[in-house]
Amino acid sequence: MSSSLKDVAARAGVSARTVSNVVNGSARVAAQTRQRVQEAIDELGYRPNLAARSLRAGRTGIIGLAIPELHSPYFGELAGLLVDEARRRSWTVIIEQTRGNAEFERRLLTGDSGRVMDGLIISPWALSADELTATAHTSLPIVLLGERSARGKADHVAVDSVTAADEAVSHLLGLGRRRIAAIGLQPHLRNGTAQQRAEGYRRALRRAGIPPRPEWERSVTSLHREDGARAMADLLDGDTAPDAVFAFSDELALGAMHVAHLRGVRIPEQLAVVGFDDVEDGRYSHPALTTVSPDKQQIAQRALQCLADRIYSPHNDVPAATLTIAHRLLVRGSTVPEA
Amino acid sequence: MSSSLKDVAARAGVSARTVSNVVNGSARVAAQTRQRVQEAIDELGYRPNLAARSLRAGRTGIIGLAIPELHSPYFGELAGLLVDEARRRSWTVIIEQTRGNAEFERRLLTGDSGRVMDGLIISPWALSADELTATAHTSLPIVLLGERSARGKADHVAVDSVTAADEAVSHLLGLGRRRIAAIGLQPHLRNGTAQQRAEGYRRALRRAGIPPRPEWERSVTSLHREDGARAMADLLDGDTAPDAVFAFSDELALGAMHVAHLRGVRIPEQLAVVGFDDVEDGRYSHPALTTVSPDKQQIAQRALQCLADRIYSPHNDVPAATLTIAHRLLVRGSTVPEA
DNA sequence: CTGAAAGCGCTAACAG
DNA sequence: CTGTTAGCGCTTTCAG
Repeated sequence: MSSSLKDVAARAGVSARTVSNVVNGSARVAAQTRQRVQEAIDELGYRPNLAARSLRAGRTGIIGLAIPELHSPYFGELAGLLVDEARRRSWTVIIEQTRGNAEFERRLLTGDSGRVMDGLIISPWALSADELTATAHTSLPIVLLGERSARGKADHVAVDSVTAADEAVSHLLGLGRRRIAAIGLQPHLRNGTAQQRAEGYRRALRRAGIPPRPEWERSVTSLHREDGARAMADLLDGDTAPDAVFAFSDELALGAMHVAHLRGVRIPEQLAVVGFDDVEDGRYSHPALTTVSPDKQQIAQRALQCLADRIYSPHNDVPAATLTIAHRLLVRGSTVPEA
Repeated sequence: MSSSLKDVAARAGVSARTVSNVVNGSARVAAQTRQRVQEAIDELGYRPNLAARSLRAGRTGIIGLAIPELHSPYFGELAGLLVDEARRRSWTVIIEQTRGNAEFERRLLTGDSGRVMDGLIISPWALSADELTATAHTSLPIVLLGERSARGKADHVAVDSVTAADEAVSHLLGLGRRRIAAIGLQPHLRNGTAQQRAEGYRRALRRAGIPPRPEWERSVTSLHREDGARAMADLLDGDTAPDAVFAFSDELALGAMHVAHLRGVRIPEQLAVVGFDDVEDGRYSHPALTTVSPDKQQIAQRALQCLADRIYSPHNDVPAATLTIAHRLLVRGSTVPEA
């Protein structure tokens, strides 16, 4: 068995209170006493028991991070930044992979996990923000990622996907492309992201006097390369081949480029490709991928700031905030030939 | 405030004991009582407090997963599988990103984190397995990933990197390549992985009667695409250009291919490339990457099995095991032209 | 089958 | 500056 605070107290010949003070540096302790206690701690290899501390304090120092999958480059990068940022604030992070399971997402919010988490950062997939917050365990501070919703008790941190998509498509239009396809619609999901990007896509087309065509809007079941590849193959098999593609994620775009390569379609000459997310793969693909780059560092910082505000507010009475994260279009070889 | 077991007991008109029994299904409870208690639970929205439970049980149901970075495709995929597998065993996972920091790695092992974790799965980076286990807090069950060491109190789960590297290089030799470079040595680290792959590389060369040449062994500081790109550029600037490259990770290989493309080097005709890890990017790169594929699913399952054995063994007296994970060479377009 | 009560390790209010 | 002690919410031994 490992030693407890009491053991240390006994060994140092002081009371538990004093040991606690030394450990937490909470009150002034006589230098001599402090040293004696410290020695006892070292000799016994004493480590405070977090469960006991949490039980008293009502806080665990642990926050949850729920994302669809760790695997994907976008969520991987984001999770990495969030964990670093959490560490900076002395929080430990529990990872929950929802795998796009609606029931699981819902259960996380209702606090079935046994109040281990002081707060939760969740990137919804199957459910809409409203559905999520409706079932939310009221006392659990929540921050929603990549989702925008009007009302709600939770904070929202996201880029303006409509505007960003519009910019991406406008870039293609500016290059003289007219037959612009979209890959990545997800009509079966309610998380809103795909809808918003589709909306921005159509808005840009309409502004240029081009009516959106349903056969150029391709749905996918997930956002992996495989899905992008399949959609691209379908498009190339169609009556009129597109001269540009706007993919709702870099992974989809990379899958699409893969198929284009295999079919001998030259990028960007015959087909210009734009992605979304700015993951590392896109910087090293061939050609490098033009993409919408959300400020991921900012997402991580803001999300944790929101959570901190909520956790440390006495009665969880902080009004719900909606933070829009900066983004910019990075033009690379997949739309404009490299020098 | 949220309700406690006591509140439920009061409301249902029974004792705390009975409520506890209902919640855990531990003892037989009269159907009628059970129902009354269940109603009280639902009405109050009662959730057991994990901190209190842990304090009693001495277990938290949380395990730690420490990896250098979440960001990278290999560790991202592995982490995803490990989290899924942990969930299957009703464990929650805390993620620690060591970022290759030796001090941090050491601190994790000494249990400074406050005994939140019932066990730890760690993929060492800066430290060797022996250094790690030497400082280990004896009572914390530990499983080491991607590392092999003779002695030690912890379990090891890893592929046989020497053999795998040998096979990869032998594949290149079989294709008639003779000027085979290696990218990915890490003389400043002690985690052993790079050394083993270098050893396998040299062994294969020697067997073919080719003396290893130091100028064809390239060191890197990290395993990212950027490092692979830099090393490849250096190699191409050298006196004799290699006709093949064995990279110690897929990321390094992808970075190397990127540079080769930019310089107009044709793959695989002029330069054959083999990676290690079998990450998804390599399946969609252009050309697709030949690579050593470790059975990641197996790594995840075995690692958690080991941890479970150790955690549930009464006195942590399970002898340290070394499990070798299956791997196979996947031949793709980066070494053999696609049909 | 259920109640009463001790105690896990720690913090903090109260006393000295 | 330090000791004593109640109690966080739960499980579990001992009675009944």
